[in-house]
Amino acid sequence: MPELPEVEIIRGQLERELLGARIAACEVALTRLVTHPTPLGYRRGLKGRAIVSVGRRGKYLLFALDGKRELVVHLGMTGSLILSSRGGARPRHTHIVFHLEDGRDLLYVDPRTFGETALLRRGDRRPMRGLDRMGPEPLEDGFTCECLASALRGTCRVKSALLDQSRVAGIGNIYSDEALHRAGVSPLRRLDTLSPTEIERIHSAVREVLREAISGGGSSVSDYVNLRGERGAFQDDHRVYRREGEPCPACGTSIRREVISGRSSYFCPKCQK
DNA sequence: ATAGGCCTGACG
DNA sequence: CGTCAGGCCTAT
Repeated sequence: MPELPEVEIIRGQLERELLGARIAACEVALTRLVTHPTPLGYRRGLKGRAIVSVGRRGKYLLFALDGKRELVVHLGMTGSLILSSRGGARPRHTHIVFHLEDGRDLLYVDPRTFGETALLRRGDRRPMRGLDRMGPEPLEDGFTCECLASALRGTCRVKSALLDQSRVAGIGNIYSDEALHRAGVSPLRRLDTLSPTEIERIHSAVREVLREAISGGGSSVSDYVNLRGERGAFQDDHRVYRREGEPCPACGTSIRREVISGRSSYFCPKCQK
């Protein structure tokens, strides 16, 4: 569900609300979602730990805890984190509850249960392979055009490459389509046919659309809500995503849908070559 | 590179 | 009923 912008919004809210808070206890109703260590070790390891910082890597949330531990949360397709007061309503599909010492609860809610959470020793991310192999952060200052060019080596379709978290972190199905439309590049293009100019355009487009999405509160296509349970507004600014048959906002041509790497892809056949 | 699987829910 | 869904892993 959430891609980089949505996770970044939640991260900022978590940081503002939870810095210094201490976890009193943790309830795990669906143990499948805890992938490291064992669910028991997870609960025991979290008990009494204070939150020192809240970070993000790609689509992963990273809570640095005292005692040299790191709590990692990936929201999968439909996961959300909701902050509620003690005894507040438990939404349907609440699978994990982090009870804080100040009486608030942090709820992990996830209907499709594609998410994952783990408790790691700080500095050792090997138990989470996706996190361990994460590509560069596209919004960092160091993410230059040359960085993107080297991430886009090979021969696969550019859309598949942008979805590959080991090439670039945090981009999913929505923002890959939106970025490629802004860049005027077809999602079907092979990497080895992209000119330096096109790579520059993709570079700017990716950073631009991710920043705008964060400002717009993220995309709530179906499930996404922030820490306070509020929906985003950026779905209204999508130019192609899930707009098959609608006119391209740039040229009026009908938006086309095609399946690439098993994912629906939306693009303008005229603007995107 | 592609299909299938993991799950539940919304919609036609 | 079938189709589709913001992610990611595995097996072919």
